[in-house]
Amino acid sequence: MAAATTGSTGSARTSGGSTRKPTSTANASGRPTRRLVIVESPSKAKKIQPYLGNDYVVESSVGHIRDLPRGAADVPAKYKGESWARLGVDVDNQFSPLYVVTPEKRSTVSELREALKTVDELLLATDPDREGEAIAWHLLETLQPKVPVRRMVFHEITESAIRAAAENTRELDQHLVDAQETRRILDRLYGYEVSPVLWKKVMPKLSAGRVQSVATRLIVQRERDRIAFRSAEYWDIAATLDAGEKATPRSFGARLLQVDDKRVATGRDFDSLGQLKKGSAEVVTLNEAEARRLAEGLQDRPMEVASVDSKPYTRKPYPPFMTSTLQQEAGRKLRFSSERTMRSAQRLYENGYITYMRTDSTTLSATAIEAARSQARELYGDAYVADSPRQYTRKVKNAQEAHEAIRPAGESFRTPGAIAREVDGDDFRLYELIWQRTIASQMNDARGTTVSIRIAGTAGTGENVVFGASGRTITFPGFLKAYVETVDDGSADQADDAESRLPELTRGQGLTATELVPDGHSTSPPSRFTEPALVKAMEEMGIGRPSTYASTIKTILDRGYVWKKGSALVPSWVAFAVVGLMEQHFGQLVDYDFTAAMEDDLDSIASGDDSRVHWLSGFYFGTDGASSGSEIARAGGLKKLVGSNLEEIDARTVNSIPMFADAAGNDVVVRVGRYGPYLERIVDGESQRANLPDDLAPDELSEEIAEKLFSVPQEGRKLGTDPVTGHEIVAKEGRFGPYVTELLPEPEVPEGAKKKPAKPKPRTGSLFKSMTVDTITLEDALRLLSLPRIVGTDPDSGDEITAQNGRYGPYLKKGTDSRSLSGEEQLFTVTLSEALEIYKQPKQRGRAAAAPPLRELGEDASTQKKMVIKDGRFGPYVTDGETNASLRKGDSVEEITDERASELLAERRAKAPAKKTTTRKPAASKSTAAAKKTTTRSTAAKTTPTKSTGTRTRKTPTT
DNA sequence: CAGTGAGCGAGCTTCCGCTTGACTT
Repeated sequence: MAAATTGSTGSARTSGGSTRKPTSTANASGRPTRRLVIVESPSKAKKIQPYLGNDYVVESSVGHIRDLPRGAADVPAKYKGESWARLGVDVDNQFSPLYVVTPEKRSTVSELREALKTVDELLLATDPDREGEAIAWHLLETLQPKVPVRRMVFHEITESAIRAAAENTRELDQHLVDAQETRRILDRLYGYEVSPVLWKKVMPKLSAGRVQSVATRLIVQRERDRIAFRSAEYWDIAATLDAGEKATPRSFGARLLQVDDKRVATGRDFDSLGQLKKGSAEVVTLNEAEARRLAEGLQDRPMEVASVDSKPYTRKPYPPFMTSTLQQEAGRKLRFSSERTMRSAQRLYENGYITYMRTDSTTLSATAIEAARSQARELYGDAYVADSPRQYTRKVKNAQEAHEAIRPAGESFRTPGAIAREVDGDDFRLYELIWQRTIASQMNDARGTTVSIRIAGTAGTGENVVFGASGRTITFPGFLKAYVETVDDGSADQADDAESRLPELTRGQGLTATELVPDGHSTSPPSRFTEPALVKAMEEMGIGRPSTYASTIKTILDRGYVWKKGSALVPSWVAFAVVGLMEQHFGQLVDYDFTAAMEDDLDSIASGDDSRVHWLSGFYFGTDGASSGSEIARAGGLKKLVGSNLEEIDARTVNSIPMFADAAGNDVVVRVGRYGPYLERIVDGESQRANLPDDLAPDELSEEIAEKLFSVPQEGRKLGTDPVTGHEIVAKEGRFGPYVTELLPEPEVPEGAKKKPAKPKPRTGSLFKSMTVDTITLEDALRLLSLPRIVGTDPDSGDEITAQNGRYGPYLKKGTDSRSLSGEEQLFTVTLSEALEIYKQPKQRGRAAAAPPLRELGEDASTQKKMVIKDGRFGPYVTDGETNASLRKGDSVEEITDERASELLAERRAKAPAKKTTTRKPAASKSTAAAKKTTTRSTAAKTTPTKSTGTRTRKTPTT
């Protein structure tokens, strides 16, 4: 049984299990039974309504209506204090999820509630898959219908299918709902527990997730392969052979295949690192000299046809589109990004041109098959149409198949020409692609012949050689007439409709080589992922869903894990750091088979063989004994990995990506710093650093480029030369913001000196707030470098007073006594007497206290203290003099009410660490703080049973 | 990645899947 919902008053679990069959009999009031049908998509609702007639009201949920809270702002006040509020899942209490109606769905929900009032029965007709079942359950929980409820399922949107579905309803499948909920909670735990690890160890705002982390890993791994790649050279010989004047074509090309019974290496004999594969002992690799010598030796030698092998060639049409193949082909043929493809497809769908665009099925309905066949017949003739209808059942990993393939809508298809007036641009081109592919899928195989010829000869130097040539002729193009798939590298001669013709030859026939050209090749690195290629890889691995391929790509782009160079996806250095961390410390979570294993486990939950709580317990808390559970469960569970194991993760190591050793043998390392990636190496115990340019792809970082970067002094804008010292002055961005500094000439090493003289430190100075690196003048820079300025001497103490710029802005310094200055210009203008005047004032105790409140409020509800709004370093906050609480998103200084202010203060008080209670072990290291916090919180939750139980009790049996 | 002296209010970031408008310039 699925989770009882937190946040809703315990619902009748049986409401979905009404066994009453819908009838068409009249109800008590004498009118016919009215039914509300809820589907997921508004356009689907519109389409179905006329099929069902006036006794039905068809509405849509517009996808999911509830979800776990995204963050603190979504958590209802009632649960705010709970230890698990951040996760939205009470892990200590049977993993009870807290569901909230998604803010933008509130109006949808109230509309559905209204509609429900007018009917006698509810039919939940969400998609027939795991997510659809869950949406149906959420609708049930949220709407709390008083009328009977049934689950309606259909796989095809035709009148007969819809009517049949309305007559043959079933109960909600709680096991399937459980499987979905398990998936949802797993993803939440993974994402919300692992991401904070990245914030602590790498950079804030990064993210990890079951899908995005594996996608990122794929891209990083490919780049690593490219970095490790060493191009290898191999040679062969390209021959042009003459078959005699009667032959057509008379001459043709052939390539050297064998030398003395050993196969000549081709590209396929090299691995992804560019080196000859192991086990290729039987292969001979020719170098240039050998190839030249052999070509010469073959000059004017007789050749003869050793074999002619002719085979029939047939090629079946490609299956109709599903989301992933549509994105791939639109990417290759139209150069659309995944997002662009989906945006266009959405428009076509909404306007009734195509069927649903988020699908993992290649199935066509019977009417669609008929439409495609009749249109193919019309356009190309009977011979081109397949003898019998073709159904494509190629199973995609983890496919849910809730929808049809993507095809032109309707019972007869409109040709691209027919819609050209209504649709243009991207939409037209995409429709054309879909239309062609659909038509082609019902056409006949392409047929032809492939011929493979071997030609033997002996070189003057004694080697026996074999040349090979192959040809393909297409005698009947079949479906190729309508649609040819584009190959990844864009080469036309690899395409399915490519032809190459050979003359008719017979065994033993003599040939002469008119040309023998030694031909050099070099292996090239595996190419980077493009968007379509990544989508294909994800689909093959079963990670991500049709509705998320495009958004996953967007996510990894947004996080800065990946950037686009043309159409190639290039990983950032941050991605290297994050993937490295994940592989090292969360290996099970980024395993390429993790999702596949999860899907199997979800299947056993869906079938009732496993339970949600049992599975999640293993995942989160680990399992004893190695006999059962997932990899992560055996490793002790996620909680341990993000908790006590955290201190094992060394941030410095994680953020260091070793590259290579330079000529002197020093290791060159890329470091991912707070302010971007930079190179570092240690030379003679001294650290050398260099910024990495943003547009340098990791695989382009060669030793040569590294040396160049090291040799360039830290870039910065050159402002000119200091007339006094002759030093060049530059402005650049630094750790503490923009600053100016001088470039000192290399100190001369005196003859015979044992040690290098100590490097003199260059002068530096932070820019004023009014200045920028791009606009600062040499004059300003020299003024900044002149700081600190000696203002004068305190006549009382004899101490020197200086004016300088610091971390908190401009200030005066006299020994250890300091005073802030009000403006940066004052650094140059303040006089000794003004300075002494300032020193007469007592030291300001905190700027916040000195600043007047932004607004005054009434008394706090609980403490009866006066509340005021103040502006602080972190923005406006409310204080009652004791407790301070920042205003949240949505609160404004002008509009906040006393009630809201009190609420914020109360929340803050509740969160404040208990001051007098425990005196725990001091000096908790930064990395263990999180783990500790969790412990404290869960204890608190247990000691206040009234809060953590109540409406949230669940009946799920524990396994 | 430059290096200089206070004391003070943090809160938020993040996942995967299902669906489309409603916003602003």
